[in-house]
Amino acid sequence: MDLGPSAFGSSDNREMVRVRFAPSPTGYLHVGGARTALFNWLFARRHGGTFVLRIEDTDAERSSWAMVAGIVDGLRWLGLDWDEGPDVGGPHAPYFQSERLDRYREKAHALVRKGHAYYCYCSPEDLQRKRTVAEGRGEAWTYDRACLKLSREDAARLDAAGAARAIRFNVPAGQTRFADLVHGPIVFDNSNIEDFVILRSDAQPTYHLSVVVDDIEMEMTHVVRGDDHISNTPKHVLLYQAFGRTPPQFAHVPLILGPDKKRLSKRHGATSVMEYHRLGFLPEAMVNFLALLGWSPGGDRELLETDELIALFTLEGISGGNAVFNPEKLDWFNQQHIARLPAAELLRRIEGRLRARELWRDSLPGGEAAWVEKVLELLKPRVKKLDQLVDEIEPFLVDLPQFDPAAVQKHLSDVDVRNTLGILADRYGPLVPFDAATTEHVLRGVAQDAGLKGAALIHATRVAVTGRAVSAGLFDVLALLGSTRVVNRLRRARDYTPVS
RNA sequence: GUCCCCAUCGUCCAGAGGCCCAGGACGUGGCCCUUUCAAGGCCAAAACACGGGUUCGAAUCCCGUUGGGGACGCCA
Repeated sequence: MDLGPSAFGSSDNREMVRVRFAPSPTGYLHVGGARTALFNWLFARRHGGTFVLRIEDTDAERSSWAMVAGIVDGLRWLGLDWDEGPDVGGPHAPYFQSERLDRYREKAHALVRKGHAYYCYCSPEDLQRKRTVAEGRGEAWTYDRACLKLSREDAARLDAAGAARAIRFNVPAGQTRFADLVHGPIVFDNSNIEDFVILRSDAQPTYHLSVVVDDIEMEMTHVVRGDDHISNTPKHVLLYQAFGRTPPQFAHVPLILGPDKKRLSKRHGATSVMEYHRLGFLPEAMVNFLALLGWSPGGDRELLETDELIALFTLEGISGGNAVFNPEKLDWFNQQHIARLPAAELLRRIEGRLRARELWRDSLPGGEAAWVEKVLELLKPRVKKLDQLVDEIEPFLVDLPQFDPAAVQKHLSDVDVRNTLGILADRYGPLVPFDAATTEHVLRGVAQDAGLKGAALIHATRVAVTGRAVSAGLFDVLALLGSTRVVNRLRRARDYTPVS
């Protein structure tokens, strides 16, 4: 593939790329997280780099193994494989923060020793009280540094009394700046950053400490994460500086919003990636859709396979504004990807659904899989979701399809029509070849002889043969069904007495 | 309230000073095809938030206003 000049552009340096997706397992993989993971993965793959999965489960209360499994399932379904992380391991194992606690404590104390952090004896209750008071005045509360001013003696006394102490980072005066790959340079005045806690009084690290320690140890070159972390980033940059390290490159990707422009949540419908699996979406459609939600290769191309996305991906192509999740467009991508999938592959994708509806036979009617594939070929441009494909294929896989009452009422209630179906069956019996053109020719002839409009007999035949008022082109359906089944079904319809 | 981010059709994007009285896609409307429903084809309506600059020239650069979003936890 010709990658064009961008393949040699600024972001294509020879230096190795290491990125990570670091979810906290407090919920399943939602579309926002999935897109963040996707951007990281695409970036790693584009540059032949390493994609790390790290589980940020320092909040034991809210984390669970079931959630880890859910996230892993979601990533696997999307095809986002990781080079280091749970299951696969790697040189920086373990990849669960709950198993790395000692490192964070050690680093926190090291910062205290170097004067970049200090012990804080303030109780959460006191702080909360002060915060509430400030809020009552409509002011923002930032930590008043009470414990920074503590005398050595007072601190010793508190320690002797066994007072609980947290560790706070000592934010220096000045400004903190970083270059964001999607937003450009961002500057924060340090006066707006409070002395944040890095190690809780129960010796648990906070997010700020653990991400930075891990990103350093795991040698991350780029941190691609949600926009909501922009305001945390100066704290992280300060920590890198305190640790004497150069921060990685940051890229903050905009959020995904619901139709009401609020951050996407359960209120807006399905947000779990696996829910989309259940609903009949193809992972490649989901990937295509998510990739283009807030990112563009620049130009008019939209329908892209995953390998094309990899070839085209750049962090600079991510747009700065939030994006509204558009379910109709997801449907369209899915329909397009379904239509492009080879029938044999499509059959594999719906096997589970067919089994669930007891439509799967190891020996399929008509003999072999090749026949089912022909049916799928006919049906696939008609559906948006895999479930619909299963619906459409049902009449082909059962002995006799069930009649849809409304369809019968509409097209089979006339006794003359039903009798004509019998005549048609007689004509179809010995018909050779039984293909679309000849079946159509015969049917129109029979309709004319019976004084019926072609359409009327076509509709009746459709209901007789599929049980429904809607299907793919009737004569294609007839040809695929074959004369034996068609004749049987026509005769059943001829003899059918509608309940009135 | 403070800080930060963002601002092109209803939605997602293209556009990196003249190629733009703004292009593509989804959705919407119409037409064609047609045995139904889709798919497909063609056509249409639909946007540079506002105000100031800078410039020969601004959707593109700067400032402000307004609007939207995010963050202000011993959550992540």
